[in-house]
Amino acid sequence: MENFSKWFHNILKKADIIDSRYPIKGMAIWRPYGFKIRNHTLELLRKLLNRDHEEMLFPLLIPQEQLIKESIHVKGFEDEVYWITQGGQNDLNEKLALRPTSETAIYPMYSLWIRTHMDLPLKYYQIVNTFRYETKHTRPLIRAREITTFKEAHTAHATKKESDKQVQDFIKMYKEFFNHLAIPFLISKRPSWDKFPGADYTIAFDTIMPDGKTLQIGTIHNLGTTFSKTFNIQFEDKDSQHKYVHQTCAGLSDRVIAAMIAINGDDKGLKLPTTTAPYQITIIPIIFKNKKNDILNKCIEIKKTLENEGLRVNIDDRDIRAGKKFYDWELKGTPLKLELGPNDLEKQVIIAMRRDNLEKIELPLDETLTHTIKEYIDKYDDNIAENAWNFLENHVKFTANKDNIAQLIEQGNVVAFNWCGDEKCGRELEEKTGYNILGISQTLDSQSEITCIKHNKPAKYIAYIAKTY
RNA sequence: GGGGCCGUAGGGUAGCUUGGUCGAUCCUUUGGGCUUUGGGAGCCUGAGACUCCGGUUCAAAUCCGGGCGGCCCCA
Repeated sequence: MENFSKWFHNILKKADIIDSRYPIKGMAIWRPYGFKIRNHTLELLRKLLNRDHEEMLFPLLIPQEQLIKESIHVKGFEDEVYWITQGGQNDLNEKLALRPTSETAIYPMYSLWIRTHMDLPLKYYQIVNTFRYETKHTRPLIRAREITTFKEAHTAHATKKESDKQVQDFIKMYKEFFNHLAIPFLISKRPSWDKFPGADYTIAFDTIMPDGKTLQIGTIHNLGTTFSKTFNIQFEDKDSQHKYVHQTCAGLSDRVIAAMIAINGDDKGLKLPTTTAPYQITIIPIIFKNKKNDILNKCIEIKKTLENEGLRVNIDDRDIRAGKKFYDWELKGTPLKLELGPNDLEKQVIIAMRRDNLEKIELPLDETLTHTIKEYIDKYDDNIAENAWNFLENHVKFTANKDNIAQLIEQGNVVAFNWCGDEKCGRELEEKTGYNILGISQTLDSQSEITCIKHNKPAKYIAYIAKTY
């Protein structure tokens, strides 16, 4: 993967995931194969969220007055908002925004829905598209003007303590989610100047892309009472006092899929985890004229057996040479290929090949097959996840010397360093180096005598700095 | 915000400097046919492009101006 940017653009197209030739900048099409990957990803996400959240759906449009009500928040988005100003030939009385995110759409309704402490905690989410007029270089899935897949959860709680707990719960859930997708991650608390506009604090998940740049793949915000005060979301507590709710929100986007594809890809194409692969197993019949029906029938029989065990299986019976099919499914990232030809049928075996190691292995065609195959794809999942984590861990380098930062980052690493946590210090560090502080990963022992990388003040944290997307 | 580069079939390209040989090259893609099928087969026969508008000229893919679109670098 010499040039990641090129590779990524290419794979999206060649594997039939995204077609970015739609004639509006920053807006692209999910093709059926990609759409299946997306659906499986969402299926998993919904499964995890539905444990203690409920799904809902808000309108796409937000009235101007409502959008600009929370001033800190709107400042973060005002340059990126698409506006609808006309209906047919008529100018609208009030401009309508295409949601860049939905806090200002949702919270006025929360203020109607939440009356008493009995209504809390309230945990809803939606999965929608959002629009941001990006002025930087757009890239499919990574920086788009239409984010087609935006999961936003919005919770409300009686106390700060509960909202902090909710943030921790989201962290746990995200970890589980990313583990299922074979995406390794770094968790950090964003610096004060880079938190979500209007939030008390932001916890972010970043991953390291093959080119060494980090990609933010998930965020969790504790909103405190900023929005509840702006939108007047109050509840009557047990003591009959009216109090503002403490809120959190948490977002995931198309970038999750970008990361899954990029991190688990290689020069041959995709290596999808079995959680999201449209087909977990692809059967390739080796068809000779005289044996055609025997072979196809056996393939169909195997497919049915495996499907009964809940596996997603397809047969590639196109009338082309087998070699072409192997390349195609390696490109598209099917975890396990099964190959069945006349010789195998005679020997009562089938040839299996994992996408990660590309070794061909003969498996007996008997009642043990399903079990063996399940073991195989479990090993495959473990292996791609392990490789992904190794890559990430090998690309986080600690340094105590600020002069090393640039070199380490240019070599494709994220740099961990001791930091005092001071905003002025952090911003100077960013300006001087040209890189971004992702955030704080760890708090140091207050007794320690470690000093900040930049000056002699005591260090309070270990933080990350990196080149970011 | 500042600077640079580039627009030729679905994708990647040659041609542009020095206008005519372009009825536009090659690879890939793709329809039909034969033959094949255990790692991208072969043969036959089709399909498919000069970003748009204007100018210069006997003649423009090629030169000039503008629009639109894309890419890269820096802030």
